[in-house]
Amino acid sequence: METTNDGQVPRAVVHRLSLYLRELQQLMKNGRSTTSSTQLGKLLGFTDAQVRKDLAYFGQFGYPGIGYRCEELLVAIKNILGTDHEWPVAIVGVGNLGRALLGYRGFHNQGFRVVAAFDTDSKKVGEKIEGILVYPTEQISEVIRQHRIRLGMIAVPANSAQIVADELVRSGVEGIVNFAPVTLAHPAGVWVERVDLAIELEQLSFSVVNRQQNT
Amino acid sequence: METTNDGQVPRAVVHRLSLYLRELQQLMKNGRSTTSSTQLGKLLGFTDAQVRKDLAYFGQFGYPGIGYRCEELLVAIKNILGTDHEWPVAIVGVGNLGRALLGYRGFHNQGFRVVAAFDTDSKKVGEKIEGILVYPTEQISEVIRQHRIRLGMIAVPANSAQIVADELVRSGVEGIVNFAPVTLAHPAGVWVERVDLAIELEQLSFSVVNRQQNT
DNA sequence: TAGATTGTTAATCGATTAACAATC
DNA sequence: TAGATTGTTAATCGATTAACAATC
Repeated sequence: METTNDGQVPRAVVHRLSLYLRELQQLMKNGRSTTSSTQLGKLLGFTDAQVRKDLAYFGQFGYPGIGYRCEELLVAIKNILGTDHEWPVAIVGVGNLGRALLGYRGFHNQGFRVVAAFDTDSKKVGEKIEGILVYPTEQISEVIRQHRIRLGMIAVPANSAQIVADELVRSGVEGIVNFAPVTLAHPAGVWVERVDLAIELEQLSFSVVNRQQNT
Repeated sequence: METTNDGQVPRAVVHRLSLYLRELQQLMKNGRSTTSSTQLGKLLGFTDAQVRKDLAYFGQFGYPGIGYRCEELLVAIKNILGTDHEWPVAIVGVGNLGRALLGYRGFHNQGFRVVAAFDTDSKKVGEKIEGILVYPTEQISEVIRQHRIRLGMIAVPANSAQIVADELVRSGVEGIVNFAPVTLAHPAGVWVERVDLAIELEQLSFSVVNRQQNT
């Protein structure tokens, strides 16, 4: 019996699911056809118990005495994460970072396709970058609906991020990756993942300065 | 009395410290001179108790009945994070993403300065991007030592990320932000922050598909 | 003063790990 | 068979929240 969590899967578990997926893809690339909770745990620095517990939230995927079939577990995880079919994605902000995201191969490998980009700069509007047309921000709603886009990425300056987020939400976007270093307000039913590049370095700075004994 | 953690500050706490710092910067930009655990909590979606508990790991920064002086708390957090002085940083890999990182203003704002870039591509070597010279990867060790660089960012393809990481570590780098979608092996005493852009989208995909009731 | 807010202790809640029967 | 490994329960560990005296 569960406690209070009530079928809610912890964020941390879902995040590790993505990591398991990456390791499985790697293992398969290396020609491995089966793996085990011990192996996955070793690769990622988790205990074997944690790997099994995480997977147990979603079902039974292994074979006692054998382990997990890579292909099978990989497909199962993609199903859980929802990346068994391709997601069209929009990018708002075609500066340095936005351009890099437009050209990032890793998205397509994992089931995401950037289909539209937006910018306020009239010099950029109309341009095709990596084969993707840049629309004016005024057309966000129209284009998002046309393409049935449910996921967006924000790569605009901090001071316009909230306005862009509001517009994306109004247009029906349900998930946002926010690269601007601000906290976005958003309604329930919309999810935001914040990626703050400077924070990553800050975390390292702290670790180095405070020389912790953990890895 | 502490339990077993023994003065070790949880990662999550340090991460929230960075978020408090961002909010303080924002508040000050808006002309606020004091704040409170309640206000910080509301802005970030935490409880007031959590804010106070987090700060308590590092000392006493507030005034009962008053709250926190923004400027003062900001300086204190920068001290804790180690960003009270500037850190020189290296970037390996000058593809789409590497270039974007070279031009990212957010680093300098937070106390980081990219001082060197590396790439294997002889067409890129010697080029100056955003005022930063691109060196051949063979010179990683030499340049890193010259500039006393302790933090690096890896923006190379997945299959060469480990080799680059090893070389950075050999050169004395103590902290790495890894943008390649692979798990890096590394010795204790070296810290790695993994940023996997596709994983961010995967997490959103999961949330949208599984329509959780939390925010 | 009354109201606001801190720092901190104790209580609660949740997540990780250990252990083991069942299975191949 | 003996060895390996799962899924799951119970025990442990750690993190969050509630509560409140002290303070301004």
